Amino acid sequence: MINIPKGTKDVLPSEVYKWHYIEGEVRKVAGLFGYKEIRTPVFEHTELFLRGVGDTTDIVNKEMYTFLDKGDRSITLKPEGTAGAARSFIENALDNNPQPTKAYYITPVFRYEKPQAGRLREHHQFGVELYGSESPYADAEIITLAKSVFDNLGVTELELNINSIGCPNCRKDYSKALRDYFGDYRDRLCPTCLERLEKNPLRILDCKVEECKEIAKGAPVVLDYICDDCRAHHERLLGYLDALGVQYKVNPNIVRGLDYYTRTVFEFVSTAIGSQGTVCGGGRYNNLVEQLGGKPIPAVGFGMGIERLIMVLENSGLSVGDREISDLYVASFESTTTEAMKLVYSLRKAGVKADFDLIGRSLKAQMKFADKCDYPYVVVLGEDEVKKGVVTVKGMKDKTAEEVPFDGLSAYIRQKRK
RNA sequence: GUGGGUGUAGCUCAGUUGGUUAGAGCGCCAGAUUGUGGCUCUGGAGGCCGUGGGUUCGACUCCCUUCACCCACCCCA
Repeated sequence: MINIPKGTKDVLPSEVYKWHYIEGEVRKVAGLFGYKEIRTPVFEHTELFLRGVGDTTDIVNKEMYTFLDKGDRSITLKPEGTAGAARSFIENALDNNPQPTKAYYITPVFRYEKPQAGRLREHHQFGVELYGSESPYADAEIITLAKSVFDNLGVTELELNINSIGCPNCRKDYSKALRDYFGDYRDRLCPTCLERLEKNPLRILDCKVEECKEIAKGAPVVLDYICDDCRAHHERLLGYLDALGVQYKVNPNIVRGLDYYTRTVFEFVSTAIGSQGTVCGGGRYNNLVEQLGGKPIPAVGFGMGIERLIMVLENSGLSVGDREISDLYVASFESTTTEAMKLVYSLRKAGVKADFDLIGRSLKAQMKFADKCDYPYVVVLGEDEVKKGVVTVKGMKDKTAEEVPFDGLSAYIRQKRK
């Protein structure tokens, strides 16, 4: 037997309704906010991610699905959605359209990671991108969009953490301040943090080791080091969130793992789904488009994990949508199956989800089948019914029985459906 | 990449100090007289007991190997 590759999941017919539900809800919200879908390839030139996401990040360093195609081009399965969208924005010169540009995507993403709860090698993300606005109104809109998705789904337990990591200029000063501070604690920091001290001291703030956390409490805070413009941006954003009644927590420890972020970074975190609690992460990336060879166009956006979102809904006892069930089952006999087929096809043509027996089962077995599959209505089509052109519609739940002529059947079912 | 846990039927799991034909519940299929579901009853299909090796007269059970899955770290959605 050949089994599914590590870290991937089948979405089975019996559960696909959950994905349809989430996808429908996020499309609705994105549409209300004026975002249109953008579809970019599942694979891109590796170079895109090296330059976009950043070649010092874990994602690019050790988690990419990279291979040479038959033309010896280095190709990578997209590990996130932002870089591809930005590439498309530049390549199609979307900045020539009236600005800003608002786009959203729903896409699989791939990372070669060791799977655990809430972490897969292939998962799906809903993401939005807003190009061309430097204003904190744009940051607020993006955060509000994510919040609206959660609100519409009934999710209340999520905590919004928000921070500013400044621009490349102020970050330099801050990194230096951190190195100076943590440098004094070299003998107490954990081994990974010692590495971080050299490579990216920001990350030490995120360490889960008690000792490091303790030390980090006294560390210089980003918000004290960012430049006046970055600070003003940050404060205006918080003001807008207050104005909109969006609850948040300023958390100076959130440090996102993608290099393109500038100023605003945020995450929506759940405690309901295990240790991988980030359901949505995003922020501002003012230099990404330029870094990828476009004009200096600022952008904001986020990525939301669909599988994690479903986990949150299920673990919180919230709806994950409704199972897709049909309207009517037409049970038949060997002598009337052809008539059943004709009736069913005419019903389908009229917009009724109808089925009939395809495997030659007894009437009793067909009834059992209809019951197990939750058909709300069943008709038995025997020779008498064919002769009269009338069937008795049986309501499976409420045990009703009503006579309905063939040509009134679709109208009858549609009316019952409400 | 580093740790911990678990692998017996489609699913959830039993399986006695190693003993011969490997079990239950649920699910699936078929019946319980002739054209009717849910309850009940009967029968059936379906397992090289994750893989390879070792110890033994004999292994689901003990030892080693390997693989897979789960959880945690790292990092992220």
